[in-house]
Amino acid sequence: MPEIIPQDYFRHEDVVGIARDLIGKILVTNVENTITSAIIVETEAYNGPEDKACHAYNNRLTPRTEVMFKEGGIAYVYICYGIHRLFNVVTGPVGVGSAVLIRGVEPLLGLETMFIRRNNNQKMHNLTQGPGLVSQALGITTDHNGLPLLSTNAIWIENAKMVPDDQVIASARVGVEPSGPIWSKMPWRFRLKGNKWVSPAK
DNA sequence: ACTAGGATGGTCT
DNA sequence: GACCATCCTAGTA
Repeated sequence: MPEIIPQDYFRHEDVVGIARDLIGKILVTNVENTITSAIIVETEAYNGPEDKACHAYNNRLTPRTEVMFKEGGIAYVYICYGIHRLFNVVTGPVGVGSAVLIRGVEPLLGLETMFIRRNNNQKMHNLTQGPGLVSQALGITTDHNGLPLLSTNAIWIENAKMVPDDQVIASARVGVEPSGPIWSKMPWRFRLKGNKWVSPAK
């Protein structure tokens, strides 16, 4: 029996550690009574008020960022470039606006459904590599924003064997150049070495 | 292989 | 009205 990661797990302050730890864990959704699941192979940490690349930088509180300040273990979903939904896991205690962006997953269950949602004719590549595609394939929408990660809420994360450090690459985050040389270079992007489901970005 | 540009809309100044 | 934590297509090679 797979064990669902309890919400407590996401409530400590070390968002970078959580991002690293989530590599290899299983993201599961149950929308319209269909289960889809996938192994998390790429993440990025957004580290609260001090991190200029983080939406909650300087504790900026807006209707959008509100859920980031809630207790860890809930979903933060926002729309990017008007088209894509990006799924994050909120971390930290109440009042700390940090989160982990899920950037790439390796499909596990519900392949048929993912192909349909992605409108992609059985082309395995491009199915779930990239944060926008992850949400498409798993059926994640802004309806999930603010939901606790519980099986009763149709979205949750299951535990899996710890991935050893020599299998994980840490590097700079993607698409955050405007945040300046310091924050854009923090090695807070994690990916599974050699996995073909990580996003194309270098 | 690679690069350039367009799609498309919420959010914030 | 500018700014995006992106992806896809069409062009050239």
